[in-house]
Amino acid sequence: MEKITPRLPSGMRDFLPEELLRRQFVIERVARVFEAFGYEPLQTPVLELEETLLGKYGADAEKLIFHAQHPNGKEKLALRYDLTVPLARAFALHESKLSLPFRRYQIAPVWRAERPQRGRYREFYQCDVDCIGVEGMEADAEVISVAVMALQRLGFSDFAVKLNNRKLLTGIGLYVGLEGPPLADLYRSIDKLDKIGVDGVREELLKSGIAAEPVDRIMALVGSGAELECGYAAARARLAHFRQILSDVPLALEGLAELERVFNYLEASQVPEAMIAFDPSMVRGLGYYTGPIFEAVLLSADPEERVGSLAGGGRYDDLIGLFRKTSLPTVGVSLGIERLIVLMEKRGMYPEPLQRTVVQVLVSVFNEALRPAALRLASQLRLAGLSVEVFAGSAKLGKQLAYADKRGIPLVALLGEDELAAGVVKFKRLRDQHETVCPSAESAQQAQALLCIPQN
RNA sequence: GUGGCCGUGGUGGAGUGGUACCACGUCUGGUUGUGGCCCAGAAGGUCGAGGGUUCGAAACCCUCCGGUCACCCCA
Repeated sequence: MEKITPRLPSGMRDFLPEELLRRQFVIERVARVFEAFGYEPLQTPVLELEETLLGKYGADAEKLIFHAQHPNGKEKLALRYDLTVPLARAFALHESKLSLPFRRYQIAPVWRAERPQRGRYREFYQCDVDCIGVEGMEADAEVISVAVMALQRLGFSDFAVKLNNRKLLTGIGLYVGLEGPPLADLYRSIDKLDKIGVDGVREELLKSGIAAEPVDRIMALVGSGAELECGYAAARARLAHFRQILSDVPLALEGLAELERVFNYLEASQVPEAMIAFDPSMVRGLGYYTGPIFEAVLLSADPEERVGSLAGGGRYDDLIGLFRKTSLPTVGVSLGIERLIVLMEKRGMYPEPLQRTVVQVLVSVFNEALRPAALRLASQLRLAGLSVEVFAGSAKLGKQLAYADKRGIPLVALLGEDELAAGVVKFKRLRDQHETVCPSAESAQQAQALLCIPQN
């Protein structure tokens, strides 16, 4: 048979053990934070019925959905595009078995047929935390707190969460006499503020057909502080300023009041004020947001670290209504887990004890006659909870040590004729060449001590 | 979807018209039960694919494929 050159589908990746161990470390750590706030794990199939996904993301996005058809399949299937629509579907389907508020997290791959780019893949992990069924702003503040703590637990401290409200943005549109479709252009242009600057946004708005006078009024509001000002006092002062200017626009006032409440809850939840800011120019792409929106950005001067937002989310009170007679208030946040991993990689943020392999002990085999003794030792160590590899094949001891070193296995058990005769095991810790001999009955304890694993 | 750049042994690179080189990695050895260093040696390449120009192409031209970056969009 002809050999096929091994290739990956475009935009997809293999994760080799060493990298996967680091990814799993990140995923497990954030999952623990989610659970600390009472969020439950949820898993849904990677395939959904087409009808579940179609019509939910807009025409442009819909073209990026992967379709997955079985040759004789009767069902039309597609790979999930995100975790939010499947959540809505799953919740509506299993409502009777769930209670409100329903808090869940899901860390799983999604698929998009986009052109791959740096840090952007066709198969990538999303990490979503959502709370269904709470109308009040305590839910918004809660998911923001979750995101902040997750980022902190991973070791990030130089970031800030920017908050805004879709109602406020729409209100600003009303304030200048815009409504309906032109609002989308307005959002898109404002969103580019930090990228193209005040003048750039002004230019785009004028180009999109908005008259000069309204554009000036928009810029006076949104462009007033292109600099990010963190802290609760600054946020409240700015909210008050907006309240004054937009006093005739009820929708804007509603949005401002919501934000005020979110800030109050965040402060009470001890979210550090250096990590919080009101940013009226922050938009977020997705159309389905209906209330507060938020985005965590890295405060780094390093252009190499400009990877977009670390996390983002908002309230989307209409989404569940897609699968249900009446909708339910819902708010969620998504950690940009792929970006976080890239950053942690770049910054070397993984804790030192994080190993390159799951193997903790390599049991060397001096010769075939001694293999049974090696196997016995290995099973004894495994019963104590250790991950143990017995050297396969035959090689000189030097080779076996070199192998352990290359693999990153921290400890080697040496069990030769002398040790066997004396009823002992010798351990060698590669990191510092430290060698100890102990009675074979105590070998598991000894290994754990050498690996610095606390006893029970 | 549009445009720029790139594609050389497992990996990263040098080589701009005369038939391929470096580093790392891999393997073997430096004899008896101890790795990371050092030394000696070895294996490994249809120079992304196909076509064209030329006496001769990894190099020049065309097409395709793949990668990458920017735009669009987005995590």
